[in-house]
Amino acid sequence: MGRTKTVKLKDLAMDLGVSVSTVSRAISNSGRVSRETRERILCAVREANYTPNDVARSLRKQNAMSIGIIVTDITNSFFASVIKGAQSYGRDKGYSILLSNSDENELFEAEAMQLMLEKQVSGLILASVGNNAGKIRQFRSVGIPIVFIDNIPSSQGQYDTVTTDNRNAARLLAGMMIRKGYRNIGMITGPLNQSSGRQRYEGFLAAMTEHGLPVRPEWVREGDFKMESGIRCMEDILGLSECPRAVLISNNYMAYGAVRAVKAEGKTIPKDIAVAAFDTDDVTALVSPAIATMNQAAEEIGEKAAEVLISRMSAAGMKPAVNLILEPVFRDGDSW
Amino acid sequence: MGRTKTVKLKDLAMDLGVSVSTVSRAISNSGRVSRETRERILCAVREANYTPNDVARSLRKQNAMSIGIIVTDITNSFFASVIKGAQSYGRDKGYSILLSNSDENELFEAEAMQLMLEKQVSGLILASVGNNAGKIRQFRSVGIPIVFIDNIPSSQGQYDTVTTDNRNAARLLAGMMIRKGYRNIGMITGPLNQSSGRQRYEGFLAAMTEHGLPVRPEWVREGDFKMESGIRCMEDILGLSECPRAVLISNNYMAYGAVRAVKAEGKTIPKDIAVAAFDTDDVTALVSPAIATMNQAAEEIGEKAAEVLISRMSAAGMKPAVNLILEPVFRDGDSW
DNA sequence: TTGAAAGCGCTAACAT
DNA sequence: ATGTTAGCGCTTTCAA
Repeated sequence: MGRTKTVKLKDLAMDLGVSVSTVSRAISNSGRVSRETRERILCAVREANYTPNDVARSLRKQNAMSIGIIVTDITNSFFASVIKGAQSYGRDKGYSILLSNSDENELFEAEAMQLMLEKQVSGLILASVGNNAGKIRQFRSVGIPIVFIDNIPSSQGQYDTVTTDNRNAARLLAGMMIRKGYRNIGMITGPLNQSSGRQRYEGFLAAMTEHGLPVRPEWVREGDFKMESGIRCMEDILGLSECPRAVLISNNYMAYGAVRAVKAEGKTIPKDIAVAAFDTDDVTALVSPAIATMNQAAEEIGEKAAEVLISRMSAAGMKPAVNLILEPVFRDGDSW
Repeated sequence: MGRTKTVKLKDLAMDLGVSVSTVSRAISNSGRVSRETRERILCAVREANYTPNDVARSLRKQNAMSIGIIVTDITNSFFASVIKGAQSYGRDKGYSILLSNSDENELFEAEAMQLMLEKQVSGLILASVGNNAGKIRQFRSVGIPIVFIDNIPSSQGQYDTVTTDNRNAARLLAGMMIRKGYRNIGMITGPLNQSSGRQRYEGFLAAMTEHGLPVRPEWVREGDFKMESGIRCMEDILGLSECPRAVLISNNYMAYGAVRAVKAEGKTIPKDIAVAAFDTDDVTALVSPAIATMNQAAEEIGEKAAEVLISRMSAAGMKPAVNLILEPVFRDGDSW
């Protein structure tokens, strides 16, 4: 299947007996072209099924009009929704989406960033697994803006970010748990070197402190946001001689794992142990027990990230970093 | 944040006192370059943090090394997995992914295809909502291959496809239902003008016929693959004076809706009515009841689609169309 | 209002 | 083994 010859500006120009630049102007609707010739040109364009070569245009204009998105796992419904939001906003503004999955792998992430650089993306939306300061600097040095989501770099205020107020979300959720009467509360945290993991842990601590409740170290386990670690952490907790009555769980996958571990022990939620979690958004509405959850506004995060990115790209001077913080959406359940 | 000057081939060449072509050859490791100068060049490349401009390269080589993917809804875990598979295979082969969401909208799909054309993608993986024969022809005429997944065009054998054997999957699933003792069986089908919807319906018919069971038209409802239609169809069925004892449901969202409708009526699955479905793959393992399901091998479909695409792109002559058919994966449940 | 021509950054003949 | 040069298809000064 050899590439057939495609019609280009030059062909149209020759056919019509005008110059390429005139055809170009007519098509892009810029510069002055007489009504008459414009119509003649546009007609020929349609007739010939002319398709502009956007890579040539990108090269010439030094702008590929594309947004790179790197997430750790597109299969995670949170990220899928983020992408959906970004794609939808970007499309309206004429941007296309270059997608990469890092598989939670720092090397893959660095490679993906390199790819984005080479493809000359106009901007990048990055859910980083961390430790790519070098590549991040490289983006800055060539002037390609990055908007961070989910896990954000530690040097706050330096970067554009669109996130949930994780600390407060956790504080609220733990507060609700306490107000329900639970006193002996544990937590399965995410990695404490990732912002979302750490902030949710801090929110939990804040709520406990505010209510004068002690935090028992053996009731706090650090997971890695994956299902397996949720299972393991919950098993550890259930194996203690003295168990917490309720556990806060830092993300969806760990929550599923933890709930399964509880069931596997023959215990019941919330009778034996109560749980609440983050992002256990349930499209099926059939997960049982329905897990009380603070859901991030995923699609909105995607939209806003694209919006911040695009406005950053068209920003003339040095604007201060934008740190957008979206409200989580609480959804009650019968898991507590 | 103005674009800073980036270093290009010419800069490197001047710094090193060699020609651009030599630098190019050294970098792409093609053509002869003396060991010595190559090392000097590669060293300078590293030092200067040189990043090749891939859009220039794409223009020159007339190949963007990118795969377009258009799906109807990236938020559907089936498509998310397809994308993951395609991305992962493509990355290994040096291809990047240009993603578009059509939102099950024919117009958006056509626009996305136009975008892919303009971006000069090397090939396209398409989960079509249908009726874009014109655009499909346009791809063919410029020689950009398409691999169809999920919903495939009616003119069989004409196109490369990677699909599940939907007809047989449905036949098997219905057969299992029958063997469990159910006789009065209904179905909530997908759109019958989409291949996956139609084929699953045909498989159901085949199984019923093979076992000498009648198909009662009022027990068969055509949905649109969305949750709402699952609810509505199941409500209709439950409202009949005589209900089926079991219902086959053509996809995941409709199944969730249908199960919710059953519950809303105060009825129990499978005691009052049994169900089995497609693609109700459950990462949480907490959906209750666990729905017996034929899951498509989504990630593999993505990988294979990318593989077929890439081999098609490098195929010299006219190879016959590839129609890859993958086996579904049955997962039992307690919904029947 | 239109055309001629330069050039975006790179690769690949072709020449040396 | 290296350099020269001609484009890839487009946009955009600049001139007419």
